[in-house]
Amino acid sequence: MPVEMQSTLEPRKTPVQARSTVTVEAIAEAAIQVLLSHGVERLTTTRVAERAGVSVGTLYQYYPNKQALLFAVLEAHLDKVTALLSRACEESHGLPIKAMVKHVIEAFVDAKMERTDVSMALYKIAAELGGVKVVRSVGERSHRTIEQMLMTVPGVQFEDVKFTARMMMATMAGTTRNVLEAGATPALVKGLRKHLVLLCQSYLQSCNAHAV
Amino acid sequence: MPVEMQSTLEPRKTPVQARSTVTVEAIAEAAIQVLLSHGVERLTTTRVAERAGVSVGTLYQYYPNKQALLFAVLEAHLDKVTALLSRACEESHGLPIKAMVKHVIEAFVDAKMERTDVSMALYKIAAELGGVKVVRSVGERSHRTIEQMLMTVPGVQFEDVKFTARMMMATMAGTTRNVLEAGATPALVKGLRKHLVLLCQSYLQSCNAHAV
DNA sequence: TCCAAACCTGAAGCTTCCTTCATAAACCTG
DNA sequence: CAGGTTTATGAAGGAAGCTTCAGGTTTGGA
Repeated sequence: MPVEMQSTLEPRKTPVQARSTVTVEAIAEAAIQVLLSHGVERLTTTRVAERAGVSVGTLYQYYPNKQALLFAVLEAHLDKVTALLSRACEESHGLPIKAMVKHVIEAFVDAKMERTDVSMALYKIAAELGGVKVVRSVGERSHRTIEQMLMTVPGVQFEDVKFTARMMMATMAGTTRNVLEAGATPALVKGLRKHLVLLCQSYLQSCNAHAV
Repeated sequence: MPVEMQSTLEPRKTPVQARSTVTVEAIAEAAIQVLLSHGVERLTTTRVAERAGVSVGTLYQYYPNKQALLFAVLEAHLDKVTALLSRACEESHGLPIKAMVKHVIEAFVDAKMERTDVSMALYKIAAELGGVKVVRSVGERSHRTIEQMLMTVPGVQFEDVKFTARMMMATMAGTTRNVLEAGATPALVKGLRKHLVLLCQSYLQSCNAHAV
């Protein structure tokens, strides 16, 4: 039987004054830093608060519990990446397939690489209790977006758009993750940007039911 | 500063009699079950022992600490998958590229899907303290294996074998993971098997420096 | 200036968990 | 079956973490 979620994940109180807004952001940022320097297992609310320069009590004023804090951080990042991906999809509506793929892939890689530290830290949260659920729900939105985009390609008819979109997403996410976990050196990132485009272009080409 | 490993991860005692061999295996299996039903965060040594039908003390007789237990389980699985992958690579030495890819990919997918529960449970461990390290070191072995295999393809010359091998591996791992986390239904697995082959075939083809 | 609301503090309660060890049972060999 | 070895037990020590709350400080408007 899967574990049940914490009862409340909603923020306990929303910032009103400017200082508390700063505090809330500092806490979220601190969570990422602690995640990176100590690992999930040793991420404690006290340590996060300390790193953020506030007391534990303050943390609990805005996040009902530890899990809610982690989820909030995860969700913020996923939302951001998803938004950038969606925008790239819209922008490439009607483009020929090769250009479309290039545009979307590069947008994705850039979004993920903008803050490599955050991306890496979040893989750890995602593996936690229920984290998979969050990832999956955001993933589904992106999935639909890509699927729709693929359907607008002029002169191309895919055999199974749904699955093709899934493979493309999984490939993007998987290879990017691999590079991130290998250290995300500039050389690697550059290689990823180029090869991932090539990879998806050739895949989509060969999935096209219409002749070559 | 990254977290340091536990001092000892080596087994404290190796089974001599038959009953203890059974016990050790039961404990490892129980760890997987608990991981799946309760999540990493709620995996406790007591719970694992209970599930295995032994007392905590027994667990500590063979595993020096909790982390060692988790690592042992992770490593066993990775070794198994790696071995199967290597074998597939050797078997396809000299084959034309399309056949080679098909053989290797299918071996990998089958290895991962043989026990979907284990594969899924281990993603959680891998995210833990140092787990990334274990995965990376095993991954490097596979990387070299695949790289060498790619170099034996008759009539094909890759521009950057090293990176190409990396992309291929990351894609295999990434898409397989995606399907696993989506529930690994027979339909999905079937689709993965087919599309992943197609994906890698077309990618490798387009990486080939020798014309089409 | 004054006050209510917003914000912050951090010691302490409570729970959970890891790990040990003294003791007991099971096994095996001669 | 006797003695030594291997294996199993589980209560309890001790450490660590999550969360609360009673009381203090700061802010911003009237």
